[in-house]
Amino acid sequence: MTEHSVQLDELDAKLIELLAAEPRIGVLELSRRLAVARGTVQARLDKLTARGAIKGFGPEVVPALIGFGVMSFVTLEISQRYGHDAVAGHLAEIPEVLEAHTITGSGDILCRIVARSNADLQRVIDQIVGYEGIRRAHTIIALAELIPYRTVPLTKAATRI
Amino acid sequence: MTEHSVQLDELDAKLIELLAAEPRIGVLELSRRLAVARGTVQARLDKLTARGAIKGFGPEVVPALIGFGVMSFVTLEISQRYGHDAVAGHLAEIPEVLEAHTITGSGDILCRIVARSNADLQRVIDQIVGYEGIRRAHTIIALAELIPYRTVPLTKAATRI
DNA sequence: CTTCGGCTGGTCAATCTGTGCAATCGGTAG
DNA sequence: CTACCGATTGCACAGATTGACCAGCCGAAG
Repeated sequence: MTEHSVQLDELDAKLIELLAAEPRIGVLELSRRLAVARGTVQARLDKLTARGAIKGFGPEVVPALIGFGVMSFVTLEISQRYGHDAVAGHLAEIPEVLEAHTITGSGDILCRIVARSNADLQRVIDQIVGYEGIRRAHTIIALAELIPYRTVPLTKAATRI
Repeated sequence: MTEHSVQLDELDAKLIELLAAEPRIGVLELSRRLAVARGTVQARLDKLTARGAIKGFGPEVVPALIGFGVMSFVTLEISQRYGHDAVAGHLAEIPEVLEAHTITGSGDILCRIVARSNADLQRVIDQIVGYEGIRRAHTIIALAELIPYRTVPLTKAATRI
């Protein structure tokens, strides 16, 4: 377990912030904007990615713009004798399931699901509950995105020691 | 809806998949792996980003590894006379709020919140409900991440017409 | 005082990028 | 059938960037 969290300093935060704003700029340009040596930027980025604090620089696909305009959160209640892992394996096979977590409270698993339409969402949910390990699904549809997923404010907050 | 979604073809999907696997490779390397001309890759990427299907290539920060090991989903019930926007503005000021959506069902807003610990989560929630427009918060803590956020399977599914 | 790790500023060859261009291909409209 | 259109290809160029080095500087720790 790499539960060792990294303590970010101000340079790290600015680095991430700049990179988030203009992801395609290179190490050299970053060093210029931050007024530090290029090697320093490289070293910091290497450290952050090596320790896992930065998972990657993958393309952020917007599901709504590739045909999946409906987003929902679905809470699942599972049969205890089927493990979480078995259910997770089933969910992983469904591309519309973007993420899944085990949770506290009334429900066992919370997952994020997208679909092409409300009717299509029904199809996806049917596919999910078709698995015998899942007893019941409770669906919440997201109407509007008030705050899109973000982490920049968090990185700034993380530097206050 | 108003936003016409982009219909991905197989090349787009492979492009995204490759880029997701090795985000730091350049256009030239992509063109070699996909056995197409460099200009084609550039044109495809430009098109995808221009139409918004790819939001960006920002660094994916893992909150758990910069000190925020607790993740939770919080459902908010708001006073009707305060608009969603006012509440959204309040939430946006709290760095631990990673995203927020208006939702159907019993609750008005669902947001994703991280914190340094369970005690720290209490502090964040207090900060949230301290705003008068918010009447009540219902908190669900995520225990384990069964499926980390992903979109690659979705892009593949999006190509099947 | 000495060692150590991090940062700086510089060099080098190799590679990649942005940008044009003409030619080719496939499908479509007339 | 033929002309046209967008997409793709292959190629070229100058300029920028990268990865790899290295010597020197500095503050903190021993």
